[in-house]
Amino acid sequence: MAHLHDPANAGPANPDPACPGCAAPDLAFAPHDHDHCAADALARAEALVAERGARMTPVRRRVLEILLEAHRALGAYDVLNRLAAEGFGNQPPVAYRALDFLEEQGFAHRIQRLNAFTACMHPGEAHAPAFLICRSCNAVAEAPAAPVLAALDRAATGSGFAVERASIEALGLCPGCQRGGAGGSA
Amino acid sequence: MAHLHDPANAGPANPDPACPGCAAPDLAFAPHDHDHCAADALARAEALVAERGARMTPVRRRVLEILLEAHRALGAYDVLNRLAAEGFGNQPPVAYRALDFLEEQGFAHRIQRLNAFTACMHPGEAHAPAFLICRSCNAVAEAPAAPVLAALDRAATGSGFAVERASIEALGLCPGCQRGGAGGSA
DNA sequence: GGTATGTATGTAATATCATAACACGTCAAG
DNA sequence: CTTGACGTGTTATGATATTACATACATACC
Repeated sequence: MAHLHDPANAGPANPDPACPGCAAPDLAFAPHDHDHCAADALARAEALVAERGARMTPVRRRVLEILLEAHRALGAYDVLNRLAAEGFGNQPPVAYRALDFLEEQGFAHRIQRLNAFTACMHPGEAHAPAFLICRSCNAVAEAPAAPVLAALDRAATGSGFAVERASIEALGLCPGCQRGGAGGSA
Repeated sequence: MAHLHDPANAGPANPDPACPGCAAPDLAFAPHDHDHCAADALARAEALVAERGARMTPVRRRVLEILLEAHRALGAYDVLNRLAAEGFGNQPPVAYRALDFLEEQGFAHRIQRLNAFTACMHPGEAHAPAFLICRSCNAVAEAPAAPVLAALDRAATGSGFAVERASIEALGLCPGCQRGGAGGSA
């Protein structure tokens, strides 16, 4: 099954083997074949976990797959329901623990604004994501945040504040929703 | 009563009538007399509300005062408990409605990361706050975010994404906690 | 193999945060 | 003095998240 970034699944898949859509910011919202973005992210996660001496257990792997397949932000209970339907535990900690693990390892991110989680499209790389959240279709994209963080760090340093982690989340309209049901009707 | 920005109330009040501490980023975490920052913010809020044809009712005013006095982020239920203790309603909507109103008017901000609310120190001015949240003492300061937002907007525009609102929240250590119980013990 | 240890998972119970829906009160316009 | 808009009070419920404890599984060591 070819998942598309486009939330309405409108538009043909783009089976480009390099799949720039998943990583390149200017394509993050464009429809494209997403399967191997997911496969690739999963493979990299497996490798990193091994390298770090951590363990990619069935629940954790499955949660990561769920996030990767969804290709949008999922609530912990959404994840939990899918796990439960597949025979894993059906109590909140099962989902939260796996999600926490994935976040610690940098394989998933929490979107504060949505109380939701999303798979990281480039695990292992320097991690400083900014999220672009479409208020119309709820799609979420990662944008390069290095310059944003640099600016934030300058502002913070002015107060003597030492930034350790930052959440940068923008709410607005993705390209598709600007053209289509831009008013928020979609 | 002289509230200090310093969470431990350690250090003498600074009754400077201009109270730079409440607005100047390099003083946001410094101990200083906060009373008239609050009074000033409240007065400006009252003026703005009148100007806009909205109504600053007793509950709303009291909630704003509570936030201003606390000078830190308060959960909706913290606010609610105080309201209830003073004879206002004691059900969540009472607090949430007032908080929503204050946020719409730009008199308060929601800190996503903490599920909490904080009074705005400069209502009416251009609104693009970045928040610096101390993970040790939970103090929250607003930092100038214009450059940060500019950087974010550039990143977003690269994806064709139209930013409408942004939450920028940094977690780290405030100056006091870097010196003192910096490890997170405080 | 057997056992100890650390780590992961399963489960119950509960805490915390937030909203929907409806009733009542107040105030100003007509 | 009715009407309509708005704000508040209240009930009930929904959504999100954590604590605490029991069990299972994996690895290292003997």
